[in-house]
Amino acid sequence: MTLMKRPLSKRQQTILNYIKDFMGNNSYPPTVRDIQTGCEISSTSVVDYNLQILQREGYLQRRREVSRGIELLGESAASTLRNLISVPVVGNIAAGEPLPLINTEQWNDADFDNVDLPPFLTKGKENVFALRVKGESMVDALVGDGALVLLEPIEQPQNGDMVAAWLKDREEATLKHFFLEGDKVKLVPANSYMQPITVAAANVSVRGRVVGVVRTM
Amino acid sequence: MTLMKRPLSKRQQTILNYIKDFMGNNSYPPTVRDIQTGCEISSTSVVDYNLQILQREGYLQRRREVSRGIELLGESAASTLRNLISVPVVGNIAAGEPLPLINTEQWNDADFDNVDLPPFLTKGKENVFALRVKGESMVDALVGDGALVLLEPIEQPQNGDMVAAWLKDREEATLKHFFLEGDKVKLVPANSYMQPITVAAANVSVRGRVVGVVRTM
DNA sequence: ATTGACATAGTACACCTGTTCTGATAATTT
DNA sequence: AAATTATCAGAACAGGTGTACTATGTCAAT
Repeated sequence: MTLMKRPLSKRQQTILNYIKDFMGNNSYPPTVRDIQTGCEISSTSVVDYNLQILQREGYLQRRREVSRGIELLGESAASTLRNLISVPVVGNIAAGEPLPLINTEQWNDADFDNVDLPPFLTKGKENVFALRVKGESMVDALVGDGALVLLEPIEQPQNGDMVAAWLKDREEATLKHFFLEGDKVKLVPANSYMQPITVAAANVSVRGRVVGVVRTM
Repeated sequence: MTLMKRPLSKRQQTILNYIKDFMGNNSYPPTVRDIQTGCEISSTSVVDYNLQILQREGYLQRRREVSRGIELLGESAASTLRNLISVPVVGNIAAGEPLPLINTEQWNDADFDNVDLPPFLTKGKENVFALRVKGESMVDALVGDGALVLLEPIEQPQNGDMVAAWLKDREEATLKHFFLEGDKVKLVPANSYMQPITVAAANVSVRGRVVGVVRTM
């Protein structure tokens, strides 16, 4: 159900475009007087007048008495602007390949490719990083080739957590549910058709807790 | 080359978080006095003082003499304002449960829960919707309980596409790779350990093409 | 005890900025 | 032509807003 919008006047178009452009460059909206000079309008009242119309027609929202209180709406909004968490893709994960060592203290986001994810995927955790799955060796964790595994750097998981771990003797990386049983660790695949394995605790190096998985086709 | 940043004081952390939060909610940065009241600071000069430090340490950039002239930098900015696509979660998918019928023409986002996703997950497709996986009946598609399947509404898939389909005679929903072979359709699980099935084309009602999967733990 | 760097408070100023008011002009309708 | 509506111009006001100044308190090193 699309509502019929009146066509905008030339001046209203100019103002709307100016606001979009300004916000693209400045990270904050323009003032009435920014728009005035930017669009070569003689009076602030004219700007105010047309902003009222743009608001009434649903192109933007104004906060009364607030400087720069302009919010673009709908398709005018360069789209919906929201918080995104930038997550570094620090390496790959595959059964045969060593897990990259992550130095949580001082990594530089600029050193890696980053993916921007909505906060609900990272659960608000700090220092979340991502590993890209190579090959089909992780299918027992319901994770296929090319997927991104989101990890929270943790070395002491709770029982039941899904973890990325390095099995020292087998020289093998794996994604499994973690259960500590005495001095042994039971690793249970997410896919219940597959068998758990039990190994010595000293043999397991947990690199992180899985907080999410994303995959594109 | 990571540059060593001095640790921020408690108050500087508070201010920085407040700015992030404010910009997440308001589409424009806060004023000095917004920060003052928001962080319960007694004087604007204290805010100014700490903003200078945050600028010197590279966390943000200030535009002199400009109201709300604050721009977050670095990883602070990474979590700031990008395009997000709002995707409606229109129902569930489970083997035994009917697939909800989607009327692409006129759905109202307000009628459903929505998840906001970065564009790389929706591949820029229009009208992407999501189904939440119930139970373990989709494990052959490498999708577990609780995951969200992102679908592009399509009734005529290409061979090889992963589709959500309804098998009319079995009254069963499924996620499989689609191959048209004459008047029959071969449906191949993503997990190559499982067996494909072949059914009459007339018996398959394709509801959408899978463009992505997201899962949180 | 003294110093000096760091942090906070309170106050004040000059300019910024949204808003309003009055009036004029152009476009459209009656 | 007259009336009505839409748009613009100029000016002014009140409160918002960045910034500067001085004074005070804290804390570690000397």
